[in-house]
Amino acid sequence: MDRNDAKGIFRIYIKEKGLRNTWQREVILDAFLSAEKHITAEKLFAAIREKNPEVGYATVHRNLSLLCECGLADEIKIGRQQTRYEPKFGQKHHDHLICLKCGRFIEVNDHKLEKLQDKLAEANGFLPMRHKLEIYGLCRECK
Amino acid sequence: MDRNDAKGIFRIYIKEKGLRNTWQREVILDAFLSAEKHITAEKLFAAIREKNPEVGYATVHRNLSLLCECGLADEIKIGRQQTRYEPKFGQKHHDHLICLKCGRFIEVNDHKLEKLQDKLAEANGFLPMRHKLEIYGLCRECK
DNA sequence: CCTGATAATGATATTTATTATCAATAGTAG
DNA sequence: CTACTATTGATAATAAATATCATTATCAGG
Repeated sequence: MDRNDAKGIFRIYIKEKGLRNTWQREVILDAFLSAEKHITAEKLFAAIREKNPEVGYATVHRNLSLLCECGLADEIKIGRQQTRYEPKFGQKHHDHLICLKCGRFIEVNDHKLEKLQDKLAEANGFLPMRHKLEIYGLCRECK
Repeated sequence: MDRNDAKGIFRIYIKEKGLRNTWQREVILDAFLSAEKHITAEKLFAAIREKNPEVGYATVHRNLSLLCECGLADEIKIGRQQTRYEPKFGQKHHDHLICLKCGRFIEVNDHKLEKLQDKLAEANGFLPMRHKLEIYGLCRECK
């Protein structure tokens, strides 16, 4: 899935929900697609403001929520930091290794692990829908 | 590890850090050891207030932090709900199945899963120290 | 192209959990 | 017992996310 697919998904989602397309939405979507991974609402807002000073903070928040709803973004909350938003287009689900020293995120994926998680859930009469695995420790540089 | 061991650990931790023992600390520790699992600071505060109306809210918070520091409790944050505190004495590490409908927590553990997680971390040059796995879905009653 | 219904915006107020402040109190070592 | 200072409790402050609301802009239907 590339950038244009993502835009299409967003526009279709907007339309199907009876919402309206605005230039602010386009600007926010564009900025999000170009932004660093795991960006906060505040940083995204700051980046948008550089080129588009008329876009409001609340609007950025509102549209990040929309992006999550339509499946293009995911919320990540670590400790008491502010929420980070992770792009979900063009990549598979993954888990996170989080360095306790430098705060770096490393994205990892393991098929066996995913399977095992599903089995564990099912063994407990549970229907798994999504999951979050965060492994905390020290990264190569910090250990 | 039983209730008295937990108390001992707390008292020793307090002493070694050059802190002081107060009756409020004892009351909070006692209440925490008797409380339901995954309790919030607010609920614990309410429970304590029934018998000890002179204990302050801030004090409960402060001592919950201490309990986490000395390893007797763990913070759990789900979504934008308030922080829950989980007792860590007298039980092994476990992961959580969280029902998206009724909010129920189910505690599970799987040795193979733990091993696999460590291997995944190490394969990425990462030194794993602790982890958090939360599987979201529908529990037996809600699905 | 108009136009009316109403979704969206932006500035700001509100909410909510947690943390900081600070004067008064109370452990604790010597 | 005493001095030092950690702790407490009441409350203020903080910070992120959400709600409010008057104004503006979108867009389907004519």
